[in-house]
Amino acid sequence: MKNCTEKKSEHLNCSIRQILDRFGDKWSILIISTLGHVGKQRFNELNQQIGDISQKMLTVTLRSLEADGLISRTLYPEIPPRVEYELTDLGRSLLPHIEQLALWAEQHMETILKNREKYASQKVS
Amino acid sequence: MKNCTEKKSEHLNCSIRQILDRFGDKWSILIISTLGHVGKQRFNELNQQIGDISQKMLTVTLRSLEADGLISRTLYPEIPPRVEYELTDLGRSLLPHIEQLALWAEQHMETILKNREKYASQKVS
DNA sequence: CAGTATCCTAGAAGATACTG
DNA sequence: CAGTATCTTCTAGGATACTG
Repeated sequence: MKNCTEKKSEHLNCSIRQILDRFGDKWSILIISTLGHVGKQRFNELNQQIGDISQKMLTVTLRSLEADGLISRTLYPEIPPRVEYELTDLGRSLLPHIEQLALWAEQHMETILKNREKYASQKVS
Repeated sequence: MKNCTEKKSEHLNCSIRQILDRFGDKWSILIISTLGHVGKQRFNELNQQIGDISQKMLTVTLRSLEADGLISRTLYPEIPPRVEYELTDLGRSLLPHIEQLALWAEQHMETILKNREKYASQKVS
């Protein structure tokens, strides 16, 4: 890993590396975005909402998001137990940027896929 | 993978999955951002600029970005050969959003790291 | 219900050597 | 210089079974 203090000019690169480190995994962004739309939600509700996440990864990702203060976890000590997850203010502050990226995807992903096909077919010839 | 056409309400989730699929790897975003700042750049220059990327991953990532039309590759058939990489308009259109995320990281990453420490120390007790 | 605890695997990424 | 071509490693993530 590059030493991020070496040059002023690398501050941006360094921030990007931090973003990738934190949110470059498979589920963090998706969970934040989901909680952003539906608001408060229980473990199994999230599980179903996302659909193709394993129980393990849901647990692991929720824990790490909680550890970083991006979501809050509230346990209601009933039987059976109820646990509700919710974005914190910090987590919510990330939402607009995620939505910007999603919007960019909506606008450009079709072009990208077409480019990709064209490139692949050129490779053949 | 979820079927992204099943519900209107899942369009956003779906776009986010596309973003993660395309840019969730280790180097794409970093290369785009680097080319965004320095402009046109040669293979070995990029290699040095980034510092800790392997030759293989630089090649692989540049190829996939080129295939998707996010960067352009210009070969000058000299000896020794010279190759220059540059963002396309499509690639450049992504820059502001990357910078927004980087800015968010600059503003909040310290808090996140502190939260993480606090959480870890609570775990011990 | 909301998780742990294990085991296991695919594939992303790295190291190294070679080349037009 | 700007790459291939192999081989290897590593770990994120998944599958499954169990539990307070």
